[in-house]
Amino acid sequence: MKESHFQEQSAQPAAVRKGHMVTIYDIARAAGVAKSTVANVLSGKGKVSEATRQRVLYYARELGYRPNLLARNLSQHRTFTVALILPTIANPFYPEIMEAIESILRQRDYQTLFCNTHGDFALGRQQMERLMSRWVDGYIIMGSSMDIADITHYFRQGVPIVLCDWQENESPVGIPQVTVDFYRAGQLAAEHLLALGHRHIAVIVDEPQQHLRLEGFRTTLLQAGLELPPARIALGDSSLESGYAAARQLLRPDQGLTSPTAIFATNDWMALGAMELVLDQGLRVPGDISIIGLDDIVVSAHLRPPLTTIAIPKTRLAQEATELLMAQIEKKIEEQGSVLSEAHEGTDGAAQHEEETAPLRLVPPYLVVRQSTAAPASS
Amino acid sequence: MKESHFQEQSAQPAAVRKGHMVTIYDIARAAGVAKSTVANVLSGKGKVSEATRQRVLYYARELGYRPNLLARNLSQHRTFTVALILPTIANPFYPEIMEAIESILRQRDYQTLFCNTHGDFALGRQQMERLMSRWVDGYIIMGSSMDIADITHYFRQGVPIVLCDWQENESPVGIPQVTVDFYRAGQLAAEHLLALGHRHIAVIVDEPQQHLRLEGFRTTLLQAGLELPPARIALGDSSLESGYAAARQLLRPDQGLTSPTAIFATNDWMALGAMELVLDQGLRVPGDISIIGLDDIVVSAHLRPPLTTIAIPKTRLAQEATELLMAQIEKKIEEQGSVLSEAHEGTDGAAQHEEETAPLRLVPPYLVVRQSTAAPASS
DNA sequence: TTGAAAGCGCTAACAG
DNA sequence: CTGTTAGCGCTTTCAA
Repeated sequence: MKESHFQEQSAQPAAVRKGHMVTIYDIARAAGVAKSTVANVLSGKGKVSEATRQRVLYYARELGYRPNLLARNLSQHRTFTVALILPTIANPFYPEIMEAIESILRQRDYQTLFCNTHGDFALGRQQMERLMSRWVDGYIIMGSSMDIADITHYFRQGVPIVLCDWQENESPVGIPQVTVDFYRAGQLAAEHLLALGHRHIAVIVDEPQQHLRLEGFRTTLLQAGLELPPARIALGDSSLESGYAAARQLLRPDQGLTSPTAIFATNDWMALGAMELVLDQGLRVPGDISIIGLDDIVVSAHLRPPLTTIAIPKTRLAQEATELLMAQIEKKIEEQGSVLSEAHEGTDGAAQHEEETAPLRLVPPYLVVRQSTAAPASS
Repeated sequence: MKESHFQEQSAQPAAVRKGHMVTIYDIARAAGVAKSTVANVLSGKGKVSEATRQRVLYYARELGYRPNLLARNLSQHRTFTVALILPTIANPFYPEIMEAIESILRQRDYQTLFCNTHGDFALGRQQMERLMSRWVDGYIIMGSSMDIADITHYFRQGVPIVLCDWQENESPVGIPQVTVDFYRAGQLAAEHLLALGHRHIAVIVDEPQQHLRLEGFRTTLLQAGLELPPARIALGDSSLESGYAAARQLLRPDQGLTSPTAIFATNDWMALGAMELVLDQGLRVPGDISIIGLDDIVVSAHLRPPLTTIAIPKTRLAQEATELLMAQIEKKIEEQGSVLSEAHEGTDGAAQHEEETAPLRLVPPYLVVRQSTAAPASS
């Protein structure tokens, strides 16, 4: 009896309420069925007769129904959202990786929420807290955007987290991670310069974050019988400006060292800065000084001269990171299911994770030779 | 009586449930008060005695309470999230503006949700649909990331939207907008080149999106008695690569025109491409050809030669856009309040907006002279 | 196959 | 000042 009543009214109220949200309840009323039936139709879950199914679908379209994700997420404890936390966006490397991760995530029907911590740990924690409150399903944390202590804290609580392109000095305890074989990257850079015949080599590095790159580089030089004296190491903070400043320092004829004939900057952004300084000094690249970077950001290929660099396969990085994260999210969802029935207490659900050795995927870097490196001028 | 009962238990259950979410109800139980009292304390709204206040706060901290924004948002119809929709992230201009907008929004306690449509209108609509599902309070839509028809559709429904740096050809109907005075930008570029003495000028433009820039440029040349023949206009799609290709086309000695001595690219990214081509051809910048861009992206200043360009005040753009959006959001919130009591039907709540002339903020561009432009070689 | 009802966690009147 | 009572819109048993 009620059905007919509502049926009659259906067309009217719909039009009137236009502009405000249409809920499944509205559809239910219009179609003369129960809320849950509508839900079933919409989710394709429970069994519904084709007739009512069509009717519900009809009214849904008719009324301009749009599901309310907040409500859905609230009741499902799941948001299909992943946060990507990065230290900065000023270094083009990050936008590039953002793009890669975002599109992969989108294919999996996940929203990506970008967070820029500006390298500020306090801000990072603050943002993280906020995200936690929003029930983001998982986190991909990059570079040195957050304090590893904070990250570990969250991970211990069972929050799905993947470290991506993590800086090599801090050893994350049991947190899944995908990163580049930075030691190898350092080796590649050194090998390239050595092969060209360079003997006076300097490096610009963001210590201690990029220690491995430096070590790979230094070790390779050593094996070739070359020391890397402190005066040949300049510190940067990964920014272009710092690369510029560091290069100036390297070229200042201090402590009687001959000027270097080649510079390895541990990221392209600093390499650009270094190159700028060298050119500003009236020197030529690679004529007087060779420069090699690391990252292979897009602009590097379009500079004058185009930058030789150790490339990081960004898409690969993005894929692996997503995979690792998805695995954790799925696992957590499952566990939640069982927690409802069995009442495990004492051990946090996450504790078991920690025991297992966390997956670590190492992506191999590779050399891209362009025109910023060449054999040193015969002195 | 109940109070004491719960008080006793409080410590235990808290510990046991650790790892799972703590709700205000848990706090209420622990502190022996009602849910709403806890809510009052936490929100600082209603009056609560200092004693209970402290007690509640104590247990909140003790239990590791973290508010559930999903729940809060659901009941408040508000997410404190703004979506920033942009066409691409490959052109560094966008990351730069992202950064600006994100930090302004953060100061206002809003989260920014970035959406990259990759210049694909279908994808744009799809993403928008998803966001509309009650994710965000408002939208800042950039460049030509979406179909203006779609945008208008949403705006008519009362969705707070601001167009930012909108491409000048399409005239948005009554949608608040903040953009750059692109016509003026074109003028500035032309004036600069004319002042340097150039007479053979070409332009690379992303038509029809950047028509105003072209018009400002063309008009100024005309006033100086210079035509801009079709052969001197090359089309690009705003990408660096297209700038490269367009420049090649301009330099090809077609239809008997002398080679241009200056090129205006309507954005820096294309200008970089153009510069690359020119250099690749063995020509010199600005020796043989001057190049001027538009945007003033960060890298432009670090190129060889550094790029002369018409700068867009990005922070200003970001501020104005945010302001305009906030105004709409606030207004909408108010309206929602009143809609509850008075039952306006017939007119959509948004209809009234449309009648008013939509605010339009025009930000002035300015010339930044660097080394990619100079007087033409005397021929 | 369909419907009723109980949440999800928080907010917001409105009573005591 | 504090507690009760309804929601927000959707999901999910569990009956009918």
